[in-house]
Amino acid sequence: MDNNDYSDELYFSGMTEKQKKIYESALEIFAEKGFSGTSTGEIAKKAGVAEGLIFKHFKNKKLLFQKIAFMAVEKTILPLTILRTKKILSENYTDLRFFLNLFFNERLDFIKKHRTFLRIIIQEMSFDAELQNFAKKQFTEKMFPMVSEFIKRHQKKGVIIDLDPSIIIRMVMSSFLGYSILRFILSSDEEWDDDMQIKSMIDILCNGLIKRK
Amino acid sequence: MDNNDYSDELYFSGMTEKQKKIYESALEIFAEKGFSGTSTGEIAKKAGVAEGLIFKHFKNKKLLFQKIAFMAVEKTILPLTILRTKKILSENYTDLRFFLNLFFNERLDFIKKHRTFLRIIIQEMSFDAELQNFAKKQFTEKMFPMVSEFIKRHQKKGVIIDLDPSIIIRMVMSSFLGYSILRFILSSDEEWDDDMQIKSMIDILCNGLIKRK
Amino acid sequence: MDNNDYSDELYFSGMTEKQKKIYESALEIFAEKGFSGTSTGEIAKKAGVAEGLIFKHFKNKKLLFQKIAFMAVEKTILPLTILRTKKILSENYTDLRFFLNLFFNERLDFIKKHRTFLRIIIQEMSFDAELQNFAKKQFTEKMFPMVSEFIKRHQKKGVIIDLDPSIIIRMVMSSFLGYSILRFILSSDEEWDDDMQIKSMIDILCNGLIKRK
Amino acid sequence: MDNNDYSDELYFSGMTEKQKKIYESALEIFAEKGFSGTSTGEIAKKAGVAEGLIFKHFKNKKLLFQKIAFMAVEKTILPLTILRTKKILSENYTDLRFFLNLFFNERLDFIKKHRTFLRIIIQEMSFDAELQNFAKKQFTEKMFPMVSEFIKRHQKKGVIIDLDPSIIIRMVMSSFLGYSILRFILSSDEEWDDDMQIKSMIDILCNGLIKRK
DNA sequence: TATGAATGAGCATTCATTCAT
DNA sequence: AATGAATGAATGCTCATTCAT
Repeated sequence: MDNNDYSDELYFSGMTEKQKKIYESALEIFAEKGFSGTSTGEIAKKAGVAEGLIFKHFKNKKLLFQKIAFMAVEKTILPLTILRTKKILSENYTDLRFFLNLFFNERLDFIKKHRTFLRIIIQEMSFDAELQNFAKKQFTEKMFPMVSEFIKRHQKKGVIIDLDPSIIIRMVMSSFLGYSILRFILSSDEEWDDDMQIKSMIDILCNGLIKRK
Repeated sequence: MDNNDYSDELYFSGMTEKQKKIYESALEIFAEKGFSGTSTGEIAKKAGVAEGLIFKHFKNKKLLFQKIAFMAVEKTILPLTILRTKKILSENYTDLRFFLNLFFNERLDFIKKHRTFLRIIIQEMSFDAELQNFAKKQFTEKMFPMVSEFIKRHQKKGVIIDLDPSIIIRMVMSSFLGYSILRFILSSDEEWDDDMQIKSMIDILCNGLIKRK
Repeated sequence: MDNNDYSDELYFSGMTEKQKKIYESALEIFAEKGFSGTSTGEIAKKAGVAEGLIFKHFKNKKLLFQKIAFMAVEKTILPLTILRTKKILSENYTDLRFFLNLFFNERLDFIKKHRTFLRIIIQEMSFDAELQNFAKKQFTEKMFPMVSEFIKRHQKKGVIIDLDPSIIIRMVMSSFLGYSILRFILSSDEEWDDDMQIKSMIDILCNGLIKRK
Repeated sequence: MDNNDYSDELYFSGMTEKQKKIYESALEIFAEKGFSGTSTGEIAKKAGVAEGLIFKHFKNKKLLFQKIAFMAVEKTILPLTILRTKKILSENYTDLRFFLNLFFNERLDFIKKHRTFLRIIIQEMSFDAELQNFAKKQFTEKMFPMVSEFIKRHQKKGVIIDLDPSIIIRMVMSSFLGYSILRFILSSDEEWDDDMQIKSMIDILCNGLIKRK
């Protein structure tokens, strides 16, 4: 994973040079080949360390993978998503369409950048209840209240239809998740007009969510 | 995968008793543990046959898996989906809301029934371009024209907004796919009020897709 | 092995069509890949029969191979060699150089034709004492007396030096065997001027074996 | 292969104790049973190591065999042959008969000592072009010039007949190779009077190669 | 901290052979 | 005579993990 939009140093504090190398190499190979498709030997080779060192530092392969997955979710995916969301929502002039537009485009860029790794995260999540719960908890505690409050505010203004915010959020998330999966995981290398597609999707969503007079 | 709603005999014609046993055992274990989590030894044991027989009949593990995945997509998932869709669309009184309602509910039941296996189909698809293309082709050739025509008919009647049918279809599919993934793959055993959720989702979609006077 | 210079029917008498097919296919594949490099499955496939049939007819793989090796030695290599030798020796005007010339050239042609198979025979012989003894016995009983008598006759005439005929025979055979091995087994596809080489070899041998006045 | 006449340490430098054990065990079993007749399990058992270690050190069975074969040819067979040949040829009083006598006897002793292993080297060579070329190259570059020069020297003195040295060398080698094969590979445990046989063979060769006045 | 030799269980796959039909 | 399904032992090889240094 590249580090254009966040600083790595934070998460690597306390790691030796070699430990970092292991972490980074493992991240790349896991992303490309999945958990069971990756061997510790390959990781060690890529990292330029002795295979035994992996086990000194990360106990075993599963834990290495989980540490990477958790750290990716905890330190990168969620904070960035939350941070950006907070920023977008904090603007006074932000309405639903504006929010969805920025959110979808930004998150899609993020997915574009990290897609191989995200694929692994999703797959791992579908087997790993702990990672699931962690992500859900983070979302529920940090993302949900923020967005929910935004929706409620606009509902009070009579702009958004009167549905339970959680339902609206789930609808928006579902659309985005489904779109991303069709877009990236299934149709990996398609020519695809994202701008138009997202605009249409948002049009329909806004059409469905915004109150008429 | 159970066989409540279709007949197995067709696909198993020409298979020995033991061959069928291998197929079925493999299906179950693959569904539970994924491709690389499953060993041929385990399959053989469950099927009650010598391990070598697997290779006599299916050449190798990958081909066994692919045969199962393809047959599931080709003989079960797609035909049933297409058949049901055709039936729903053929009714004269069918409008968008009615269609979405039946479609979402039925397909969700289908997913409920076969969820473990579908999970590995999706995962496999994300790595296997051949399976991907096969599914895309089937969809494009068999599902798309049918639904597209339905949409166009209703657009002519002035009921559905004037967007390219392919965009409308993708929007609907994305919502359903995203919902299903949140519902089953991530939140595997949640208490979850499907009826209400689906109803809301359809409300929003219809709101967004149906023309106002 | 082709059958330009002998008739197959003799050895195949009593064999069914499929049995013959197995025999021929096995011969070819053994010749190409050696004993343990050849699988009964491959033989069956090439012969166009069920694998089980091989074992009905030839009991097991080892016996199939041995039958082929023995039959090749017994029915083809030795009879032909003996027949040709007898014919060459029977001519009144035959002297040592003439004999060596015809013998070396003819046997070399034979080797050229059957080289892959002969390779197997030699390899098998080095492990299979029974085949060894069989070949030695055949040679001692049928080839040796004939050639020995020819040598003795010429020694009496004062043409060939007075060494035990068995030693002379062994010298000649060694030269030919060594030459053939260098020629075919090691230098498989070399450009190589056989006529000149053989002529030189015979020159030296005759030089060494023919008495001077 | 025993190590009476050369020092092992040189070739085993950098090898672990266990690695050496694998090498030695493999050498013995390969020599006895040939390449495909030998299993890695058997090697590991004899060497007293875990089977996996073989693959850590030698990558795979084929490479293990080749390393042994190459090392045998490169470090043992050729150097010894070349060394002895050089020594014999360097003596001023050396004539053809003297050279052949020492060479044949010494090389025959060498073959006697290592015959099981040499058998598989020859057999492997007939399938393995790389090993073939390696041996040929070594011979052409190191043995041939030395002997060729010796022959030319004696030809100038008018002692050896005027044939292309390469032909003379091939004749001598063929005789020796053919003799060795008849002697050891085919007639494995015969009573056999080597001294007399070799003397006769050399007599005939010298007779054929030495010029008369 | 770091190495790399060593382990041993596990894996997919092959193969000669048997047997019911 | 012929088939081909079925066997089960064996094989080469991989891999996560341990341990002495």
